[in-house]
Amino acid sequence: MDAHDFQKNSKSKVILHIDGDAFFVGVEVAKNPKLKGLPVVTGEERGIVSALSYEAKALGVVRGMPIFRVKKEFPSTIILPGDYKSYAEYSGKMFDIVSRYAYCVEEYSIDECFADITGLDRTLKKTYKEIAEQIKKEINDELGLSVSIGLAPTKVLAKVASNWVKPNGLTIIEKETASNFLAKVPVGKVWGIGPKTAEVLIRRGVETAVDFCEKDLVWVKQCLSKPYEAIWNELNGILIMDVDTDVKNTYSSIQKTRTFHPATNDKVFLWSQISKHIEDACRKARYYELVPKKISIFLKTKDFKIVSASSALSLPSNAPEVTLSITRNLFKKVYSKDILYRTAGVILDDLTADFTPQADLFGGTTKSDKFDLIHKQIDLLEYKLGKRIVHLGSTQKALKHKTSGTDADELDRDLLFL
DNA sequence: TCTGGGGTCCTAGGACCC
DNA sequence: TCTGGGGTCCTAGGACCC
Repeated sequence: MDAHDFQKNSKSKVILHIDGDAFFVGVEVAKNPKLKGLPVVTGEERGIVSALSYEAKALGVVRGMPIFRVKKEFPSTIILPGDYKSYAEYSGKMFDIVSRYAYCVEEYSIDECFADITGLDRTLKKTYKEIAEQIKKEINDELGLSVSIGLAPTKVLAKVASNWVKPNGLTIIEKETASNFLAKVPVGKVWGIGPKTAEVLIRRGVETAVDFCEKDLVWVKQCLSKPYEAIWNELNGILIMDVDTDVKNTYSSIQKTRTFHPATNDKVFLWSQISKHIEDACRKARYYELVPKKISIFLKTKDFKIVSASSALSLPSNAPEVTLSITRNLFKKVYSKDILYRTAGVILDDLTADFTPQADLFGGTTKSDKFDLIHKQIDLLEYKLGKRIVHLGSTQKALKHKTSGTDADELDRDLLFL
């Protein structure tokens, strides 16, 4: 690398990170301003708190708290069901506002985005801080949403920055002054460093983000796995993680999971759960026109141990009938009658585009082709009449209500014997 | 407070092949 | 016949994120 390259590469970028403050609740308040200033939570339909207003937090409500406890212990709290359509709508509008300024925006999650705004100061003849303030103001004025913004030379530092002051914060971290901030950040609070790794680091005397920065790269490589090298670099102001503007419109895996209480070793019940999950996951895969090359199932024991088994599919398919015998074998591998389980789940993995031919119903040559085509018909039927008009016999036990109507019963029987 | 559901990426070890 | 080393695929599990 010559001097010119070095100069080019060492030129600092400016990364902006925007984080919605209590986003779901923020949207609820925007929709209904009467809620402003009140303790509000969402997640009623799930039975646990998914988002909470700062007023609810001040009362003592926490994320993940069961709704019945909120009702009992904090009766003044307003409890709302999630309205994901609105959240997605507001999310889109928020990203649109950011895109007025930055052409390089990464929609990281429903309430967060990164943007590379390097050079925008010259183009707009404003400081980066003024640009961030303006974005914040527009999101505030136009959507009624409060956000916290971080500005820094890397994504990891921008995350630290947006977290620094919340809600409604705007924090700038420059390479030269980063250590002032990082000295006050516990290492486990850094984006990408979770409780397990934090424990390892603390045991080795690394307690803050700045302690971590001060270790050399050789040490990091020796003690930790690959992703942590990137985090180390980013904390030191060296940009490794690019702002990724690709819009996500597909999946590499689809999973369906359900926890039940009490934990159980009821084989028939557990298998019916798996069977239902396979059907639901396959339905979603068909919706996105994907087929899995691999199927995994897992059970979580009463004490949170996960046992799993997986199998590569010689013939990828998103028809549950085709994969059910493989799934049954996986279940037999994983299940033990002496253990109580609290969760059952299914993962369709290594998803690729579905190239099932659009032949007529009886044109297919292989058995799986026929199932694929039958499912196209069933999906259409279910779209018209509602979900799970037709399902596998093994799923029956997992459903609370029996399907009704003679037509549906007819199909049900047919499928049972296929 | 005993902890939901849906994702992504990484690694270690064994099997198998050349 | 015995031996070594490397590449690649598969499976199980771990860790992290929102």
